[in-house]
Amino acid sequence: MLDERRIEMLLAVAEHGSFTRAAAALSFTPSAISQQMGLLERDAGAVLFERSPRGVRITEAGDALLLHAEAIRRHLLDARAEVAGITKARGGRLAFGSFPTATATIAAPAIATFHRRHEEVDLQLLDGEPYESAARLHSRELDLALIFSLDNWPAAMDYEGNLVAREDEIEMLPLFDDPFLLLLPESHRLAAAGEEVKLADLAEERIIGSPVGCAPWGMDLEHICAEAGVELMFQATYRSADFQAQQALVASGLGISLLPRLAASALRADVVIRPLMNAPVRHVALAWPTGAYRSPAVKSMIEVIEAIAGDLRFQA
Amino acid sequence: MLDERRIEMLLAVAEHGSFTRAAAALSFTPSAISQQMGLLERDAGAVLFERSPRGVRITEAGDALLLHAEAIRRHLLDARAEVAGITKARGGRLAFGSFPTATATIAAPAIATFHRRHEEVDLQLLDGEPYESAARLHSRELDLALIFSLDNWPAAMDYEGNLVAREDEIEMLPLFDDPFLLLLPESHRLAAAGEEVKLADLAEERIIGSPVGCAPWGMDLEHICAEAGVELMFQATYRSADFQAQQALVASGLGISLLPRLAASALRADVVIRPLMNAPVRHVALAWPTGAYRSPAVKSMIEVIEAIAGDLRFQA
DNA sequence: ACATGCTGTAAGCATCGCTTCACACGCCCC
DNA sequence: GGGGCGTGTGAAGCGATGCTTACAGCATGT
Repeated sequence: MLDERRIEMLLAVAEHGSFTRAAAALSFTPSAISQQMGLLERDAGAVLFERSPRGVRITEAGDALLLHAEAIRRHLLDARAEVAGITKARGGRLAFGSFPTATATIAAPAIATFHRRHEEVDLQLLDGEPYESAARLHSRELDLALIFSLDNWPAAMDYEGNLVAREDEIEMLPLFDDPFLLLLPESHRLAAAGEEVKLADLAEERIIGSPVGCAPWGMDLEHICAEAGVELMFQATYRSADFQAQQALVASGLGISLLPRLAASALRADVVIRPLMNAPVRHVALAWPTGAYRSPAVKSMIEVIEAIAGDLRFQA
Repeated sequence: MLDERRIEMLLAVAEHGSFTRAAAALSFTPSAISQQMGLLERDAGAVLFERSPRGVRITEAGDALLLHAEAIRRHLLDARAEVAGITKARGGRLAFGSFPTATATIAAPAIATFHRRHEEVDLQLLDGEPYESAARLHSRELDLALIFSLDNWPAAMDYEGNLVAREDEIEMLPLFDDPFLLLLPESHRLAAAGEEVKLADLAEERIIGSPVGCAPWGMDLEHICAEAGVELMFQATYRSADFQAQQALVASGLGISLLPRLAASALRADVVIRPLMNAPVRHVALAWPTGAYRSPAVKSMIEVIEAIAGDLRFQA
């Protein structure tokens, strides 16, 4: 029972909620899935699925089995990577995750450096929000990822508040804190150099944020500022997760915006950035699955990124 | 790769250090083992064994695979038990471990009570030293075990100082402390009721302990007493791990002994026991594998034993 | 009432994995 | 030095496993 093939089948069935769709996803016939899942039920001595004319639903017993199937799948992937790492000592595959603003400033130069050092490693970059990367680390789709967390927002929490991985399943190495900066049109009253701007100074301003549910900066900045006792007026109509678009909106005088320093590399000429006192920060970190084997490639990439992050921190 | 069958084969090969002996242990032909391990090596893309005319030695890569194989095996066992527990809700199997002195006073009445309540459960008792039970919990040979630790001696440490399980792999529920009592011949100067005996009063006495390496009381009492600043004279010639034998030696006037209170249920007429001030104690606890599914049978047994242990503590 | 989409069963065929038998190799003892 | 005795390995054969194809049963929705 719980052969490697059955594990894949069980996971596919759980994901798609139907033998037929699982079969399609795995390039099998529905009959094969039905037979294997039937045998699995016989071996386990329990009903694992509630059959219905529109698919199947996992029972409690099936769900218990599913959790172990996922764990075993992780062990199999780890075992393979580990053995490959031991024998080849170098080379192999490195799947690396990053989030958009870090991809430009950290991941890109890191990949360039890493590739120069280890041409033989098959390097793969997968961009995504931190919680997506966290889920992919947990499922071993990624070996290493750049992520960030906010003070009240763990990296493994998606934008609806669900945790995609337990805290002890992801190990993290803090790199630096990335503060939010103020993005202003050049003619703005706060744009003139002078005293540092406080969060409370923005109470009258209209803030252009991200669409709720798209990225945490819009939604979560509201929370952070609310906790700091400041109620910001977020623009309801003009929202965008794209920094270029946000800059355009700001330049047009439709409001001001907060943007992470990492995103402030490519600025338009008609906007200015100003630091903010006690600004909220994104805690940028490197993450990998707890307990997983760290191949030489992973260790090397960690060193490369630590060096780049050190330079960034020094500039700040 | 790492099919359930291959896992058993790999574990057997690692245990016996030979394809042939592993085959004998699993009732296979050596050829079957050789073929499967060959395929495993091909799948893993690495040499897992160093062949020699007297058997095989696991390589580093093989050892890495072995660790994952053990973990997967645990998941499979847990998954089975969990599913069985969910569907049957009651019944199934309960493998219970105990150490000798607790078997008589706790495990026996607990088993009697449990059996009355759950006739349908296939209950199994496996006596052994705490570190043996700890190892069996870790490998899922046991579901639950009575164990004890000393102040400087974890339950999972064998009598040569090796840990058979990491601390976080075994979860423990402390039950009570079992103090060592003084066992004296009836004519002994300390046998008369009077002031409580102190450890220091025994400095002149000849102590009859257990053979070193057999049980912790002999060896570890020396350490405990040495740390308390008392150097006891352990009898070199007369040593036994059997309490009846120890009593006979004591009754014959060859020395005195320390015995756990749990072992003091069946005393000869010509010996007496006396309490000891600041006596060393065995911390008796219930243990089960961390993270494993606790079936209704296990939970019920925990309750039964807690009740019995509560009575024992009350008597003390 | 029919079509659709799902699961489940039966028959056929390829593959997998065991056993048996045979062999090559290193070690030890005579 | 040669013959046991141990080891791991390979080829042939046979049964079991697991896929495909084809078809049946059943609920739903048009």
